[in-house]
Amino acid sequence: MRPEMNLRISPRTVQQETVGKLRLAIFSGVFQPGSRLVESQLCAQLGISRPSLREALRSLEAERLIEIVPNRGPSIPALSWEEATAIYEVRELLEVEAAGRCAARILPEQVQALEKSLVAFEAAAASNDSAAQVMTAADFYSIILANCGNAILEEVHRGLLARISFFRGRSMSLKGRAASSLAEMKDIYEAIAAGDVKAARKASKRHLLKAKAAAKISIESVT
Amino acid sequence: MRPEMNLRISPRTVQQETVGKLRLAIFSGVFQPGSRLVESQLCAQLGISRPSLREALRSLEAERLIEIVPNRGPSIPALSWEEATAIYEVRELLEVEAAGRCAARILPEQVQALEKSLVAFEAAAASNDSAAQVMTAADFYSIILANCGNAILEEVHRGLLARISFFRGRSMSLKGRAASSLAEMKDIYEAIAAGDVKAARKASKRHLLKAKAAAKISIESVT
DNA sequence: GTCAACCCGATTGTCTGACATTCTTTCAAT
DNA sequence: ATTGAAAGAATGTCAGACAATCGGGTTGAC
Repeated sequence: MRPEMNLRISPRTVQQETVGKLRLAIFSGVFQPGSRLVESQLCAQLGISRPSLREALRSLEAERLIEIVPNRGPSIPALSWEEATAIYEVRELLEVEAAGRCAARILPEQVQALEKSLVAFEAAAASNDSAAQVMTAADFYSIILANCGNAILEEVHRGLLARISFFRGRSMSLKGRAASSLAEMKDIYEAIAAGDVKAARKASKRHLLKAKAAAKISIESVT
Repeated sequence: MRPEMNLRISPRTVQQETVGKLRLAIFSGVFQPGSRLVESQLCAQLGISRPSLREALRSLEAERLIEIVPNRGPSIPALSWEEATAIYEVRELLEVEAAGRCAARILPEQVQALEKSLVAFEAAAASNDSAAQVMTAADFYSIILANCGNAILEEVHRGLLARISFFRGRSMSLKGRAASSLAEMKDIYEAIAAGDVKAARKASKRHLLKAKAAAKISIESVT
């Protein structure tokens, strides 16, 4: 009777594992926008069967991370500037609201968590690791959303997160954007820590406007 | 030169068909909250294979209409009043914004479409067909969201629609709620048709507050 | 040479069947 | 009654198969 230290709290299924891997791959730009994902290839690469892969693809489809057209299969959707604008507008709705709610109900230990993530972003911003910048920035907002007191708001935002991160990655590569972003996020943090709802909303809105402008520049420079 | 009447209706796949059927079944309360969905049974009832069913279930899981716990399978989540509140709050954010935007940019033919859907809801409200009421009410808001000029706003709302419809079904069964709802929706319609942004936002907000109150009553009466 | 029809390979949609793993429930032993 | 173990049910995953469909290239007609 060997004491198998098998404390798997949540048994990661192949499906979950696959969704995670593909999400990360899409997020880090392994697949070009518009490119098609061939099932048999993915199966081979991931070492899984088609049914399992297809289940994972359905999950990703629902997240809008891929598109599945009947008889043509899954592909990476191309993001237009128009769509980016729409996303930033919805982000504004959601994040401004979340920041305000968060400021109204924040607890000390959550403030600490926020500060910690801000420090992490600061470190990332100092480096040139844009992936780390994107991740830490996402963390910062995730904490806010997680503490806004509305699980649906958080859920909806998470549904947008992949695409948000995509744009964030682009705009962070602009010179000076990370530093500027850091300052804006500090404003948000301070307003929340102070419990100032109005200031939190305002800071959040200002941050988004600037992020949007940065994203526009970075996108247009590519096209 | 004969205009090929081949209006490429997108080929309904078994998966899509199944998602639609199950979604409808969940709305109309065929499954009790908390009850488990046994794959083999569903396969037999729907006349499809397990892989197809499982794909459909993954889609529904992403819509949060069902929950899938590893090794325990899919089940209908029990809806809490807390969650319902959260959904109504997010609905308010989204729909108020959409109604305002819609009022600012509506075109005559879209006004006509809105009116048509309002008439349809009126007919449904007069009858006692609560499924029809839910469907037509969803149509009404779908038109608004589709014409708000922000595809992401529409997408996010659609992601919530399943659960919205669920609550709508509950509250519509309250005596007088359908009629009251009709009056509120008429207000929204008129404000949009008049291009009055402020009035549209206000009417939309009022409608949601009342719907929320009705939902609360209908949920509490069950618990 | 251009354009259209046609055919073929590639890919997807779907099914059947199978098997190991993991619950659940029943039943027996203490 | 509590516990534990065995039986049964349901899920997670795979392999393989086949028809329907799509995309691209070749052929044929003008």
